[in-house]
Order: sequence, then structure tokens, then C-alpha cells
Amino acid sequence: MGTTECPIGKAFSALKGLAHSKPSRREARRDAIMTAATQLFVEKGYGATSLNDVVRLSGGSLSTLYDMFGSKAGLFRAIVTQRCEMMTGTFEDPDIYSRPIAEALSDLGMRCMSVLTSDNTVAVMRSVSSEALQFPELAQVFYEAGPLRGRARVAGYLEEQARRGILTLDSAEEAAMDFCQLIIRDAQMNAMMGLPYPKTPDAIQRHVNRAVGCFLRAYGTAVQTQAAPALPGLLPRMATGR
Amino acid sequence: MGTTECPIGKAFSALKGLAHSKPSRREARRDAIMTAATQLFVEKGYGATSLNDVVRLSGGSLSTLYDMFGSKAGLFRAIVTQRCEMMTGTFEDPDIYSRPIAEALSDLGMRCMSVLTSDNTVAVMRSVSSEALQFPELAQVFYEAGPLRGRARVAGYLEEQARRGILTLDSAEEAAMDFCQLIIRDAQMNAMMGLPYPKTPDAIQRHVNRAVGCFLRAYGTAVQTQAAPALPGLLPRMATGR
DNA sequence: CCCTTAGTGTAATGGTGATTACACTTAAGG
DNA sequence: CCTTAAGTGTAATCACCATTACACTAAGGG
Repeated sequence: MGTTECPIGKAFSALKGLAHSKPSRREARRDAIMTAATQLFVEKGYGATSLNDVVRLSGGSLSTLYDMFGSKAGLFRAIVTQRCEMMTGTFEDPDIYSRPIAEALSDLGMRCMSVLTSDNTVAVMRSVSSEALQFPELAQVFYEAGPLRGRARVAGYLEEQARRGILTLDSAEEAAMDFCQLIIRDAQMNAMMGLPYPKTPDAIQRHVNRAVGCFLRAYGTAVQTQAAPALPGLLPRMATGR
Repeated sequence: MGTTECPIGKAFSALKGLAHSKPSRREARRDAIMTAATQLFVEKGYGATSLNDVVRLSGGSLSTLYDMFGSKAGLFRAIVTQRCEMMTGTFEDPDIYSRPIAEALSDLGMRCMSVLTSDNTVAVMRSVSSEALQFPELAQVFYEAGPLRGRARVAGYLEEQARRGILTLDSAEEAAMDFCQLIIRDAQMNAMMGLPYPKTPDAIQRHVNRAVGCFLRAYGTAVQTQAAPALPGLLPRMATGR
């Protein structure tokens, strides 16, 4: 069809991912290659995957791959940055500010865990750290897309709660880090190394609630509380500022 | 050359069961190869290091290398397990039980950080996670030598303090994990990825104190005021509003 | 001095895999 | 239908590297 012929538009839509209606052959090829390559990199690792493997799985031809990505490294970079972008945005929940803090934190915590232990993220982390020596730039890309952004979101929330007198903090960033660490714990590292970590929604929820309890004991504005903060029972207490 | 008595080398060979006095040429060769290989694996990664590189650096010959380690993978395994063993034992300090808790925890925390951010450990972690797909057994070796042992040590200490009524915990293991995470934070991950993390003793000390404070707020047995802080920077935050 | 054993050097062998070259086939606009 | 450009398949090219083979040297005990 006589849809846009402009090559610039094409390049643009390639970058943006969506834009025009035309899957434009090239798009399709590109996607197929990236999908296949991602799968293989995840399964066997970057080093152990040959481009012939990729092509065999994606269909199409080696020549096209080179035409599109320039080199194996280029393909790798494209995939990692693409998947980093995917990680972003899972933290959005405009609703948290209107909910009781324990509930909101639990929600943030669950999102945090779900992002961090998703196959995609684990794969990215493994790739990035594995190839950190060959592709140092990617660590930066990952850092900005993941930890930095996620933590900023948490910090923003914590700061607001501090303003309301519900939390007591000297630095929202520091507290946000603590929060994230308490949530994540060793799940991140274990996932990367193929060691076990909590996987069922149930186990995760239980773990998150525990972590939230711990965090609130450390940062909740002091009322002399130590009584077991089973999550639901934790809510009422917040009414009295200090 | 240098066949003069090296007590350390001797102790090493004693470990292996061959208690005989000879540093035996072979020992020396073995050490030289492992040292060289370690350096290269750390610098360039396992995949990017060729055995010829190793031999070029260590002196000696490829044949001997094969005679001793059987294959590249064998050499890798030998190195990783050796360095895992090195990680163990840095946590020993029989003295902690007699000191104020904040001080003891700070000490544990410092040890923890120093083990975790040592070049050696970072290298091991990077190697293990990089090659997790090819050598899944190594993850286990690492886990038992590192996190498991370290945490057990911390848990033991915490348990005792709970018995004394200084801490309140439902599970010493859980609390120990929380402690370790608060200490380590993202230093571990960042180190692996080549991103920045606190390096100067001063920065580390400051960070550890902060983390210990946080931990004690969460797990210290509740009294109106936090148990006497023996460390500067550990002062209770209750007083300081913002 | 001879023999054995461990260690050395060098040069195959064999395989793998990134990258390129090239001749061929589509797709589709004009 | 013809032309052009993109996409395809296959087979080179070129390196690199683990692994092995082999002929050689050093050391030390007898």
C-alpha cells in the first residue's frame, strides 16, 4: 500500500517500536532476530551463542543480521538496551499516596520483587554482569534504567510520608536503598547464580510483608512499638503523630 | 630458585594431604599457574583468556598445565574453589560477645564489607555468575563458602543477643539476612558490574554505622530510648525532627 | 654414567565461529 | 515488464584456541 515511503519514518518507527501501521518486512525481520537472539543468549549465554544459531532459529539470513546490527556486539547491545527499557515503568501506581503506608509499601515491595525476579530482568542482569568487562557501558545503561529509577520512585514516596510525619528520615535516598535491599535481599544474587529464591506469589508476599514490617520498625516515626506488626494489624497505629 | 622454606606454602601442601617437606617443583609450578590464571581471568574473564596467555604469563609449559588440571574448565574450578576457601574465616572474632552490641555489630559489618568488596571476592562472584550456566556446581560451592557461612556466624551472634534480651527477633536467620543486606546494600552488585560503591575506609565506616543504627532500630528491644550507642553517628534519631 | 621422571617448547590437529563475498531471489513501484 | 533495492543461502576467509603429539632437557638417585 502507498503508506509512507519515507526511509526516515521507517528508521524512526524502528527506534520507537510502534508508530506506523506497516510492519515493513524489515521490522519483522528485526524483531524475529532479536527474539531469537534473546532466547539463545538467555539459555546459553552470550559467549556460547553463535550467530548461526541465531539465524537458524530466527529464519532469515546472516547477511541481514549483519546489515541490521553490524556485529555480534551490536546485536547484544541492542537487546540489552531494549530489555532495560522494558524494566522501566513497572513501578507506576499513582494510587499509593492515598493508601495506608504499610499497604503502599507492601505494594511497592511486591512490584519491586516482581520486576527483579522476572525472567527478563534476571537475564539482563546476568548478561550485563557477565559481559561487564567487554561492555562496560551497558552497566551504566542498566543502572539508570533499573536501580536508579526504581529507587527514585521509592524515595519520592518515602519523602512524602516523612513530610506527613509518618516516617522519620534524614535521607530519603538512603532510606529507599535500605527499603529496596530489605525487600530484595539475596533474591537478586541468587537468581543470577541459579540458586534458589522465593518464587511462589505466596512466599513472596509473606517475605515482603516481613520486610515492610522491619522497615517500618526502623523508620516509622517513633511510638514505642515493638508489637508484632503482622501487616494488616499495622495500619491503625499511624494516626498519632509523635 | 627460591626453594627456601616457605611455611605458608608448606601449610598449603599439608592441606592437600601430601605432608612432605618438599615444595617440590610441582607445587611451585602449580602455584605459578594458578596465580597467573587468576590474574588473567580477573582481568579479561574466563572466556577471553586463552591457556597460551596463561602459560606465557606463568612461565612453564602448556603440557604441565594440562597434566595438572586436565582442562581449562579444571583450572577454572580449581581457582574458584581455592578462592572460595579464602573467603571463609574472615569473620572470626571471639571477642564480639563481650562488647557492646553496636560496637560488635559495627565490627561484624566492617568485616562483612571488607570481605565482600575485596578484589578476590568480587572476582569470584563475577566469575561464578558469569559462568553460572556452564558450571552450575560452582554456585553451590560459592554459596556455602560465602553467604551461608557468613550469615550463620551473624545469626549465632544475634541469637545470643536475643537470649540476653538485647534484641527481639522471631528468626535469627531472617534477622541475620536483613543485617547483611543492610550492610552490603548494592555494593556487591555494583562491584560486580563495575559501578561505583563506597571504597575508602572512612566512607565504609560511615555507611556501616548508619546501617547498624537502622538495624538496631528495627530489631533492638524496645525501650523508650535506644540502648546506649557506643558509636558516633549511631545516635537515636527520635530526638531530631526535621 | 645411566635411567627414570617431571617439566619444557614447539608445532600440529581439529573445531568453532565471526565476518565477508557473491550469486541468486523476491517484492513492488513505475 | 523492468528496475532497484532489500533480503536470502551458501560457501569462503581468517583467527583463534583447546587439546594433543612429540622430541627434547634437567635432575637426582643408584
